[in-house]
Amino acid sequence: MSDEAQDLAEVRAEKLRQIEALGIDPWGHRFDNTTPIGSIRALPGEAFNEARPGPKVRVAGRLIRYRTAGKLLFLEIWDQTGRIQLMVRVNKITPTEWQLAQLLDLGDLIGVDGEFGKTRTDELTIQVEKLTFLTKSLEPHPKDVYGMGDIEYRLRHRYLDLIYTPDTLRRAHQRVKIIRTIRTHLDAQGYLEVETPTLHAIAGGAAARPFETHHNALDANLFMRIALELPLKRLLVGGIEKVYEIGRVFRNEGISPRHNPEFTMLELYQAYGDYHTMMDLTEGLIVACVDALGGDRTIPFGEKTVTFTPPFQRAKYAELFREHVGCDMYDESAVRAAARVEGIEPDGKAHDVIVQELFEDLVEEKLVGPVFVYDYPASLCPLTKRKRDDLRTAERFELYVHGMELANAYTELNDPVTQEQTFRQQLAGLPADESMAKMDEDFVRALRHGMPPAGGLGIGIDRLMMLLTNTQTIRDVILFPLLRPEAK
RNA sequence: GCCCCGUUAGCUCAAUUGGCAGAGCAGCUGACUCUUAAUCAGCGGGUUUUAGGUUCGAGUCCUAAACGGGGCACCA
Repeated sequence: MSDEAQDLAEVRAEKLRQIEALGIDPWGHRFDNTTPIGSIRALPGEAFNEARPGPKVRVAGRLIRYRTAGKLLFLEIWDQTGRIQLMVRVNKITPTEWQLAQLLDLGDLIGVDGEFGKTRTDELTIQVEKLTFLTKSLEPHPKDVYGMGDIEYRLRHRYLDLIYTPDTLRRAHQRVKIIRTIRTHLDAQGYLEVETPTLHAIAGGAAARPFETHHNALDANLFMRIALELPLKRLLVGGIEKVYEIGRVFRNEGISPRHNPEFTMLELYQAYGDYHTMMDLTEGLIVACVDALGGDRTIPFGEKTVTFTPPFQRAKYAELFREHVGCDMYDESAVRAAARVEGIEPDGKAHDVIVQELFEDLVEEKLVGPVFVYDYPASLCPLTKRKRDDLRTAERFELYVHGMELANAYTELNDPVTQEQTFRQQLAGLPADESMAKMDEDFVRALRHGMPPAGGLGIGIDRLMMLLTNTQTIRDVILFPLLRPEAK
């Protein structure tokens, strides 16, 4: 902290001592029966009139503006439902309260009782009859609602960002709304919500580097989970036929506007379904979320718009590949040639890996969507059932919107012999820790006891949030995104 | 991990070609009983992120570090 900040803080500390000297506790106490500011503003406000007093109200909030006019003070306080002006007149309160009012700083929390009405200039106002001090703010707040320009400052002081940047609070509410909608939607269809461990002995279910940790008493190395998949599928074996979890997963990877090391996933599994079941479910789920936000089904995203009108477009991976890459994805020599044209070195890579790299480079960005891309190269999908008439192809789809993967789903592989083989199979060109094929003996054993044929779906909640709330960075849909620890 | 950009008062930002570090808001003192991004008079406030270097002279140029942003890589 600089000397200057200490000066401003010192002024506040001195005021705190003066408040104490008035016999007032600067840290406040229980203050019951307040009305949210938003509700007060909804009352009919009449001009102040001694003969016909307005309703008595009680509010608590944070002081965000302070204007003096001699023996008259105008304050504004804020709570999460809005802001309102207070008028403090010297002859309406006690001398001690008046002295207290002189000692207020922006950022302090106060409570008031008073009469609700309108000033001569038609501003909804509470004329203060009793002023209660609730909490001192010892640090200066940003100058006011027009500040908060520095991203790092906002992220490291999210509590201030919530107060002074309306969008931050709005997104927090929208996030809850979306997650609640998902729960309501799934619960209504008979899905059981469960919680599975975040500490795993084997970090499986996705291709990602895990965070490592250690349990002292067991002297065991453990991993933070990178996916929810494998525990949930064990529950399918256990007879929970419709199951889901909304939970945090952790991936030890780079940070970007679309990646935070911990993020929230929805995964769900339905016994006796398949990936087409999941497509219909995904559509309903996403439209329900769009509708829950209360707007139109055509929503803005940056410079673009997205229209979530079912049914969403459905396109085969192989056909999109042919259209945008210009060759048959099963034609090995043509694919290798196309790769070289794109600057992708095909040597030493498995055919399906090259195909996928071409798809990512040439096709994804063209997918405005929402579009279900389905039937993926099988070797990229070690947990997915192959098509019964085409073993090169896996019954999997991803939902794309503006090049972003919003959902990933497949018909679950329930054949333990094939599962064990794909776990053992090392995809050429991929180092071991980048493969999603991590041998999990216990999971194979579970499958050996019989997992029903099933469809499964995963949705990254944060990216869904970004898209539905027109937010360009994942940092602003997560209240506390990971930052490097502050330098001393 | 690599490349590019940024960091100046509590907050938001200026500072010409390398030539006295500034403004608004916030703060302090005072005036004002209907203000509202109040107004008026006055006053303080800086290790220009950090450490070196070049120079008569560095906010400005060079090197390195810290933190942040964007991109790449990683991430099906």
